[in-house]
Formats: sequence, structure tokens, C-alpha cells
Amino acid sequence: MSDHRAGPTRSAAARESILDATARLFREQGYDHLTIEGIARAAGVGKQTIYRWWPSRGALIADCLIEGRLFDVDFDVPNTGELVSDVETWLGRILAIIENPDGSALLRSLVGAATEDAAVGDQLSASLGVERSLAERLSIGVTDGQLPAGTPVEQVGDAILGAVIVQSLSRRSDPEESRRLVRFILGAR
Amino acid sequence: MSDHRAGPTRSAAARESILDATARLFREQGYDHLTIEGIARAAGVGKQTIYRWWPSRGALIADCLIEGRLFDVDFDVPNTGELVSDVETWLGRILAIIENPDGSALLRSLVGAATEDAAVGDQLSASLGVERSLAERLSIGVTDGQLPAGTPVEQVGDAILGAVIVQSLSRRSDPEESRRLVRFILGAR
Amino acid sequence: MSDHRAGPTRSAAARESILDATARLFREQGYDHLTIEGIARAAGVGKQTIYRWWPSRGALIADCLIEGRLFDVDFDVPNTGELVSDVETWLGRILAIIENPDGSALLRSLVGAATEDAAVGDQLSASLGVERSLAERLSIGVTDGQLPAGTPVEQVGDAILGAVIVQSLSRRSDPEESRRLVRFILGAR
Amino acid sequence: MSDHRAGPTRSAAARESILDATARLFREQGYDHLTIEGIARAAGVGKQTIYRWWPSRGALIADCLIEGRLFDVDFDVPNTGELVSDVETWLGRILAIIENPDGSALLRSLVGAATEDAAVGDQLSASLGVERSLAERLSIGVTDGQLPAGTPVEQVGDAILGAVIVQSLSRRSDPEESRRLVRFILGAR
DNA sequence: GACTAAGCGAGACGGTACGTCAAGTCTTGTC
DNA sequence: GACAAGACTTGACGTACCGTCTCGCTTAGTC
Repeated sequence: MSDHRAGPTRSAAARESILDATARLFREQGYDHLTIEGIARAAGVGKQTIYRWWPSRGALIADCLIEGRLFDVDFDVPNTGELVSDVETWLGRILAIIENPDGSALLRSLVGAATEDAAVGDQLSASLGVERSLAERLSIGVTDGQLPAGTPVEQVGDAILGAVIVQSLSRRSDPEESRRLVRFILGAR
Repeated sequence: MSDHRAGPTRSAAARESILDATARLFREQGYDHLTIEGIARAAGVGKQTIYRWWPSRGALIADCLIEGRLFDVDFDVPNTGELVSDVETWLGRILAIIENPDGSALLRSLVGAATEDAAVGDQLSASLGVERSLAERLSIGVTDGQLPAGTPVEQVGDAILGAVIVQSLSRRSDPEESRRLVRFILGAR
Repeated sequence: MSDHRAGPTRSAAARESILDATARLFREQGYDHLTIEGIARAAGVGKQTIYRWWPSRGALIADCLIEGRLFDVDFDVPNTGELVSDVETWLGRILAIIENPDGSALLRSLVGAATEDAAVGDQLSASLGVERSLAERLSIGVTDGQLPAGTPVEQVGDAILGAVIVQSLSRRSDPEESRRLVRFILGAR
Repeated sequence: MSDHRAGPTRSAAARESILDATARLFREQGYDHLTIEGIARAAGVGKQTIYRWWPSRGALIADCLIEGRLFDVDFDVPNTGELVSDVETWLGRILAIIENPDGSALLRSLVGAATEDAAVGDQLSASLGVERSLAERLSIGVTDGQLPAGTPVEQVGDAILGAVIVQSLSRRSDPEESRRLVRFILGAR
């Protein structure tokens, strides 16, 4: 009994050009305005090929997120020993994105995708390095005594990202204020 | 000295039934799936009557938000003197909403609307009482010495709400963890 | 026994500007594309003022026809004694209209109006001078022996006009052929 | 036995049911009142399928005309040798249609369609057998000497049809008078 | 001279249809 | 059997007009 089947297997080229087109169109036009037909057209691919492998628009975005196709940015945070300054480094990456109107729209769009599609929601904060990078750095801060034991590091990570997102939704954003928030939350204890 | 024009005036009944239908359909089906045609049908109104007075779906939602048609909840926060417990009261109202799956979807939907429409974004945190209620209470905390001078109260409000939102987008939410966050941010100084 | 009513009477200025706008828009855009709202706008008049006095778009056109607001042409035919040449004079007026593409469209449009509205149909051939002018001239031809007794003059008039109309509907028209038709029908007996 | 299914090639079933619905609705309700949405609904077809293959309402009518879906009547004319009587046979078919109020409205409606759409105009007289049947019979009349050489047969055909149409637009029609016209034009030379 | 009541410009209203776009499903023919 | 292509039904988009119905203003008799 062989699980080998006749015929061609999944086309890597198609997958590549679909995700490529998805990422490009998403960045250019946002999540609303992103259409399966548009992706198929841009990717030179039949619609069915998309529907065959992804259940929804959101799943495409989630894959782009996982493969880092939406941001050029590296969200990894160094450990220089200075907790606050390291976290500000991470924050700076986020703020650099939303400083640019397109970047701001991109982040909002991504949040919009996450509200509609759980798969995107799952990837959202991860793809911005909250768990792997920010929370990880905070954990080190707990270990080396810069933060009290029992600090809810994941929550703190979500809170910092969340403050930025909430302000982005209100189309108001003030980098210096964001940094004050970080210093307030982490500092002066 | 009247600058009003002759002719028929805006129908209050139409406005009412449109916002009513909007709020109902939004709560039942979410922002995606909310259509102008559906609203018009449910409100017994011509589409043009909607387009005449609101520029977009989002503007309808923003109006619903302003008039408190989406949440039954009162986000006003008492001042008992106990800062942390008062903030937890506010947080509890939010958590009560998203404890229920429908409520969680409602909040996410609202965030989705905010990503697409600036008018909703403008109202989002306000309608959840962040400025008027939470940040106000924090300000009192600064005044009475429970918080250090220079505390960025608006930022802190956004951060607390933002943490909840980020977790809601990831479809993970832990009320007790959220409360720990509040106690961590505000407390033990 | 007063059947008088108080208040203002029908505004001659409104009537004038409505028919004016109707004729202009009809000539510029044709019967399809002619809208009550467009007329009201162009005439600087409320829609209700139109609906108050005319039951339909067609009735407006019929009034324009009656008052000769659609054609600059005079369809009266001289009696020079030469029947065929007099009829060709009349025909020449019609052909001069449809020689111009706009005039051709105007005639077609008028026919279109007549198909939808009996009031226009009633005026159509009359407004082109078929009864008063062409058929009248043919009658004289019967009297003076240029046409046989019993000639169905109205029918002949309709036939000549009808041939032009049918060809206009097919977007083919040949003035010389039309004149041959007249000479064939009337001549050489 | 065809188990034909829809597919990437044009669906014959859709075409058929669209033209079917068009012809039915046109006969029932006339050209004004004929809507693409109504046709789509009646045909059980998406609007886009209509727009994909026909540029306008008129093009649908033109196709119905070409395929003889609007008249049950056969406009072919026999050649019995008696020219006038043969032409009266043809005329009788037309008169039979407009004797009935619905038929009269149908003809008027068709004329209305022709005024708005060149494609219908192209087909109008052809579909009533003017060229293929009436003018052809007249040509034979020229050949066999019943009509003088040089008779403008096409024009005469248009004139006879045109007379009927003009009278139909005026909502006056007298079969006997129409026959007198034919006898006058063709006869007694 | 005040009091009607209709005509008027304006335009809101519930509708229908427009022509377009995209959704997701289904076929065809090619590789 | 995956693929590019694209026809199909469905349904929403935002716009244009329909014919009806107020509004508030102006004006022309009647009291």
C-alpha cells in the first residue's frame, strides 16, 4: 500500500508567487481591498489554486506573517544589560514602522486582519516579536533583578504593544509618550 | 437670523431606525457581514437615506458608539480612594464583556471597524471610558499621591486596554492575568 | 357660486422655463436620458411643479411639439401648382433635419417618445406637418387632377414620412432614394 | 442525451433561458419596463452573465429578433402571380399583429427599442420581412412587368411598413385604409 | 389689513434599477 | 491530478431617478 498518488504535486512556484503577491498587495492596498481575484491575477495563478491550499484571505496573511514577508524589520532585541534601553530599542522598531503613514496603515490593516481571522490573530503579536523577543528580554530582567519576581512579562509585553495599537487606531501616536510609558512601567522601582 | 433652509427636514424616525438596525446587526453578525443594504432592509429605509447622512459603514458605527448603542455597560468608575481596586472595577467591566464569546467578538469587530475607519478609531477608546473614566481616575491617583508625579495617565490607560485587545485578537484571555498586570503597573511602588 | 380659489395662480415663468429646459435637454441628450429631475434642475424649479402640471415626461414633450420648440423648421408647404415638386419641398425639410446626425437622433428620439407616450404619438405626424401641410397639399392635387380621385391622401402622407422614419431607425438614409420614392408614388400615372 | 454542465465555455443553457426570458418579458411588459435585473431574475441567471455576453438591453432584443422569438408570425410572402394580392397578404400579417392591442404595443415597443439601440434598428424591418420577403416580391413584380422598371422596391417596402408604424404611433390604425394605400401605390398604372 | 390657501423652490423619503466588483464553486483542456 | 483560465450564481457596492410627501416662503383673492 503506497500513499504515492499519480500526477503533479503542489507547485512550489505557485505557492511562492501567491504569497509574494499577497504580501505586496497587502502592503500596497491594505487588508480591505485585498481580494482573492486580485491575488490570483497578480500571481498569474488560477483562483482555485489559492482556494485549494488556503481556506481564507486571513490564512494567506498568516502565512505571510509566519514567513516574515510583511515587515522588513528585525524585531530581535539585544541584551545589553540595560533593560529599559533594550526595550526601547524594540519599541523603536515598532515606532519606526508607524511613523510612516504607510507603515501605520500596514499595522492597522494587520490588526484588522486579526479581528476577522483567528489565524492572523495567533500570529500577530508573535510576528512583532512580543513573545520571542520582548517578553524574553523582560524575563531576563526578572532573572537579573531589574524587574521584581512575579512580573507578568507576557502581559507587560502585550500592554506595551497594545498601547501603540490603541493609539494607532485613534490615528494619534507620540513616540516620546510611548517611551515615557515604557520607562514608567519598567522603571523607577 | 436663521440660516436654515426651506424644505423637508431630516427624519428623526429614519435616523433612529437606521442606528437601531446598525447596532443590532453589528452585534449579531460583526463588522464584516455588516452591509448597508442589510441595514436599509432591516431599518425599512432606502439606501440613499443612509448614504445621505453617513459617509460610510464606519460612520454609522461611530455614531452608535457615541450614543452608547453597542454596550449595555457603564464604564464610569467610582472613586473609592483605592486606586488599584477602582481600576480593577473598570477592567472588570471590560473583562465581563469579553468573557462572553459574543462580547469578545463584538470587541474584536469594533477594533476591526476602527482599523478601517478613522471615525470609529476616534471613538473607540473613548467609548470604553478610557479617557473620561480610567485616565481621569488615574489622574486623581497622581493628585493624591498614589501614583508618582509625571505618570503618563493616558498612556497607561491605553496600555491596559491595549493588553486586553491584543489578547482578544489572539483569542486568549485570562482575567486574572489582566488583573495582575494592573497591579503590576500601578502597584508596589 | 364661486369656484375661485384664493392664492397664486399658475406661474407662467415656471411653465416657460420648464418647457424650455425640456426642449433643450431633449435635443441635447435624447428622450432616454431625459429625466424629470434633470429638467427641474435645469429649469430651476421644484419637481413638484412639474408633476403638478404634467402627468409624464411624454406630456412635456407633447407640449414642446405643440409649441414647436423642438424643430426650427417650418413644415408648411407652398402650392406652386407642381405637386411633386411641392411634396419634395416638404420632404426636403425632413431630410435636412436627419441629414445632420443630431437631427437624425432627434427624430428617432421623438419616435421613441411616441412609442412610450400616446400624447406624443398624437402630435408626432401633426408636428411634422403631415396632416396640415403635406396631406393638405395632396388633397389639392386630387382636386386639380394631378392625383386620381380616391387617393388616400392621409395614408400617402404617412407612407412618405414612414419611409423616412423606418430608414432612420436602420441608421440608413438616402435623400435621393427618398425623392425617387415620392416621384414613384405620385408620378407617372 | 446530453449531461451538459456549466463550465468555462459559454453556457448554452444560460443563453437560451436569457433570450427566453427576454422575449417573454418584452412581450408581456414592453421595452420600457424591461430590465436587466428582471431578465436575470426570470432566467435564473446572474446579471453578470448577461453583461458578459450582451452590451445592452437592445442587443438582447436584437438577438431575439434575429432568432424570431418575438413574433409567431411567418412573414414570407407567396408568389401567386398577383402582385397586389401577395403584398396584401404580407400586409395582412402585420395588421393581424397590431389588430390586437398587445400586438400593437409590441410593435410600438419594438420601434422604441430601435430608436434607442442601433442593433435593433438594424434588425427591425428585416425581422418583419421587408427586405427578404416584401421587397423581394416587389422585385419580381418589376421583372414580370406588373411594376415599372426603376421602381424603388426597398423604398416602397419601407413606405408601406412605415405607414403602418406611423399610424400605430398615433394609436390610429385602419386596416382597410392600409390596403387602399397598397392598392394606390402598386395599382392602377 | 389680516387671513387664508394654493403655487413655488427645495429636497427628504422608500423604492427600483443601474452597471461593477468580488465571493466561492465548478469545468475545461493542458501538462 | 495540479494547474491557468474563466464561466457561473449570488449578493453587495454606490449612484441616479422615480413619484410622493413635507417644509417655509410668497402671493392673490376674500372677509
